[in-house]
Amino acid sequence: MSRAGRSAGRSASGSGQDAATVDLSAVIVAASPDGPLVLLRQIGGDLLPSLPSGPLEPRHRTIEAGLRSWVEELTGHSLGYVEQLYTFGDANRHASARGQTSRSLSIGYLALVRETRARQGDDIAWQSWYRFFPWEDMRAGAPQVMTRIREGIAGWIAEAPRDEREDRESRARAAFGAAGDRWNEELVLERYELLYEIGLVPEAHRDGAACWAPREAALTEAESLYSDHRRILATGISRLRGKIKYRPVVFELMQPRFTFLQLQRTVEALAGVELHKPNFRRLVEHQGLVEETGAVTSNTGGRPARLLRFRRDILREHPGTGVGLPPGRPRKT
Amino acid sequence: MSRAGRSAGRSASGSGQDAATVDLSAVIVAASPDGPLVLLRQIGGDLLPSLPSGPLEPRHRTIEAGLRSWVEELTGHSLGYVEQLYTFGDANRHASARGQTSRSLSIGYLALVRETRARQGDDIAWQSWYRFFPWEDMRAGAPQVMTRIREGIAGWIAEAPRDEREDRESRARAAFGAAGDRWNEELVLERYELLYEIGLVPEAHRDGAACWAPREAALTEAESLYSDHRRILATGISRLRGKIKYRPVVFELMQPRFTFLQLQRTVEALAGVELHKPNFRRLVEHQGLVEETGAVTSNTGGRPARLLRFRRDILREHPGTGVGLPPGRPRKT
DNA sequence: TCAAAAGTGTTATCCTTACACCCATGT
DNA sequence: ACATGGGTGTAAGGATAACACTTTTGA
Repeated sequence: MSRAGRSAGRSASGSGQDAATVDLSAVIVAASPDGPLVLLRQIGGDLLPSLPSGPLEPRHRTIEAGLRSWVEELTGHSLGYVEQLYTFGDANRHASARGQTSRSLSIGYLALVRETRARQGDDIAWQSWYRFFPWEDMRAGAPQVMTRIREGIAGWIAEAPRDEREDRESRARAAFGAAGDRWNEELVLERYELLYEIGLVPEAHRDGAACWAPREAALTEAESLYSDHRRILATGISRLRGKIKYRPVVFELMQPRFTFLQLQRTVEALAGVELHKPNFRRLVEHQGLVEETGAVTSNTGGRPARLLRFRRDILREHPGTGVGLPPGRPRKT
Repeated sequence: MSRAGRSAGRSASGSGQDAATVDLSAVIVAASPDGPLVLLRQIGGDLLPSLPSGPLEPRHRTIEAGLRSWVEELTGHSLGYVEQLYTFGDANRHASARGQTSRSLSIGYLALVRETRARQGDDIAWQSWYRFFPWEDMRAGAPQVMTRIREGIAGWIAEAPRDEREDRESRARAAFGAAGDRWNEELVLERYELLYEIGLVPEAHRDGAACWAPREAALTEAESLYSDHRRILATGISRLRGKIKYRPVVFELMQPRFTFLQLQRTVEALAGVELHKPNFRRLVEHQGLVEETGAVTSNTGGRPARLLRFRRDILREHPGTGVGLPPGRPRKT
């Protein structure tokens, strides 16, 4: 093989590229006193709720610009932080898509917004994401649904063929944690995929996947979403939960001025775990992420609290400690 | 707006979805004693080297399966670890794509392989990735090219309009580090994008971007790649450098048995920094990632070393410490 | 014998996690 | 007065990052 097949493009087989249908899906997140919110369309009615989706129009210079454009039109206010999540394109994304020659792709984005007021109604509303992932909210300890999940998992392990048993055990332990383990709030996608595989989630049956649990065993405590949107949402939550640990993205969800406890409650809502107040305070102080405004607020229910603001000038770096690489070799100069 | 415009799809504007040309691009990485390698096509000749790209065929159930299929056909051996990187689709991806109605997208993947022998020739070869990013190799201290880069950056800052000056300064400091700062090896993409924006990289001029430096000022010490492939490669390197810190992916590049120093050299090659031997050793030991095989090797140039193997059973979790969230509130039971 | 790499010991420092405790306000 | 949240002190244990040093081979 010489240079043939290169001129037309960069395709390995020389067979050219395929046309595909592409849209954008957005996990748009806001924080409220009550919990983490995500924007969904078509609440109520006989169809399942779906993430806002829009077309990928060639007139925008970047994909992200296209996303911002239609989301801002849809919600009526501008997006803050935006990041690409993942491109979803399994052939069974859409039950109806099988047999098509052209694949249907969806580029998922995560967006954080401060406002939650605009454009309610219009077929669109904010929902707590824990409606769709009740097992991800461990703030008040393990929720009800967890016992049903653990039962399901136990059955799936018990009825495993001999040689798959250990594998299933360790996968379950990795995702949901064993007795003494600390809950790892980042593994949202892993947990969802395990439940999907076991068949505890209705999408698995909808997609016609072969799974252990019968359709009736699917968890009723959790609501489903259109197509693979629950998977996309899980990806978004995972990414956000990971990111708040090493980048100051929470502040994209906060009002301009806030108290330590408000900040803590927001982080807790996103992470789905409760935190230790004094240590949270010191961690944030220590990182130099906030500064005092001088003002205080008495809407606290207790002693008045100082109002803080995010130090925007910190965005320069904050490398995030990133475990794993030991110190560099000291270089004699 | 009621439920209209929903039946046909999930498009916000109801205008339907756009067809786009989609292909897959792969950053295929291997490690050698000499450094980190990436697989490139069309070395030599008058065209720039490019990452292997292939079509997205509808017959594969997942995008990843499609990728594996053509890469394995191309290289003649199977891929180990594979992960999706990013979907690239700026309108100026392809200089020739402007004015088209259909956008050209590329879904970038990172793949790690152990073998480097198969299918050399055939228009395809392994290259050290530092040919394209010489400034990313800090193993022997700051390389030559760094002084040219710092000069360029200094000029760009000096000639900034009053109100942009501080911004430019802090962006440069974030990407390349100030005097006393530790080099942050993860910021490969940020550094590339800064160089692109300044115009120190020929792609910027090829794409017709408006930038500070003239075309002749572009760095000659670094080689360019076809289209936006240097950006895709930068994304891959960034991702890999981040990942080795909290997931045991290095072992996907190692032979089945290896010594501590071989492992260290591989990590160093990827991260582009030198590490402190005794501490690296203890870190790896401490994490329980490896076990002794009992064998030793004398191909060391010094005292024989014990041969290790990766403990595959560790893949269960290793949460990765993830800095940032203080401990959970102790829950009284 | 010496260079080169393998390996061990030890220490100061910082960060993490947990405990206990006091302060200021509204009802 | 007491509940609620705001805010401080401190100490044990572990991880990090640096230092110095011994051991075992081949040339």
